[in-house]
Amino acid sequence: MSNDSEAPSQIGTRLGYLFKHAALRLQELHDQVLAPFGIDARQLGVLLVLTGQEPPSQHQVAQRLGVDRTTMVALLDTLEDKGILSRHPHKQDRRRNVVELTEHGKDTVRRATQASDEAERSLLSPLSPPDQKRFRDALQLIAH
Amino acid sequence: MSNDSEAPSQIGTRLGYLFKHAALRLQELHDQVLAPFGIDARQLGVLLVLTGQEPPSQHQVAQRLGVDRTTMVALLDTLEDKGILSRHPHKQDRRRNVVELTEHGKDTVRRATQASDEAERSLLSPLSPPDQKRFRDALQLIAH
DNA sequence: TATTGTTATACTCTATAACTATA
DNA sequence: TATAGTTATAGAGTATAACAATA
Repeated sequence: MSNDSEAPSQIGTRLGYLFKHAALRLQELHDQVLAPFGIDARQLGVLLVLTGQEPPSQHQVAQRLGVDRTTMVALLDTLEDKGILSRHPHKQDRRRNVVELTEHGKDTVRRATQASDEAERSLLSPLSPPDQKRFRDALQLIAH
Repeated sequence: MSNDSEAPSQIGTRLGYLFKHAALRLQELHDQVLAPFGIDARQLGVLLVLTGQEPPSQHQVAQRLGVDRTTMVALLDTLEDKGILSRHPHKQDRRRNVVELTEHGKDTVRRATQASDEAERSLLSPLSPPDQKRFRDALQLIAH
């Protein structure tokens, strides 16, 4: 007696569809605000792993981002070429490459993070401030 | 005076990271529950476009999913080979292929949608029922 | 001329396998 | 033997270009 005759399963109400399109919109916003820094959202993700903690090895960076260590090589090559980070052999274990932000890298991360904050605010702007907080908390809960 | 000395921008709190990982978890849940039907989450998305409305052309299906029409061909080939849908030339415009669910396809969609509902419930289970509703509404708002 | 479906091709992203060096 | 970084290679997924049929 309710809505049996309506479309029972609109694609636009599925979580998978909604996640994909929310991520696409956020991607576009990031493309815009990060362009001045010469990096994209994914590269900022790499840089965020390098901030506020003991400089990790390449392998550790890859693990924290959930990508293969072979994929990490080109990713770091690009950022090293831009002068954003540097690689040095680990003192005690010379198999490892310690990855560190340069001064320019630290400055880039700081400013790019502010730009990313702006992109996130823009995405969440249809929600009231308390709803924004609830949404973020809920997303953090289900994403683990 | 607040948290300047703490990690200022943990990767695990960024919306992009959270969307990616929430989508990954949902993908895994879908892989499990959809396996009995021989389709994956993406293919179910195609089928959902075909339900509850005038049978669309291949091009229309592609547009609604936001993929190129050349990409649609192989996607539909697979589902047609499984006997889930059929293609017929449009009566008035024979350039078009009208895409329709078969009886088996309709049954598959109905049962696969229930399985997908279960996957979504599972993903949202850390939230209280009212929070689940709020999260879904918020996501729909920001995804457009 | 423009559009739909199709195929061939190329590009992007990523992982697997194999190699070097270090442990 | 095992691990970290690197390179070469292959696979999945996707779009662009070109073509045939149709409008």
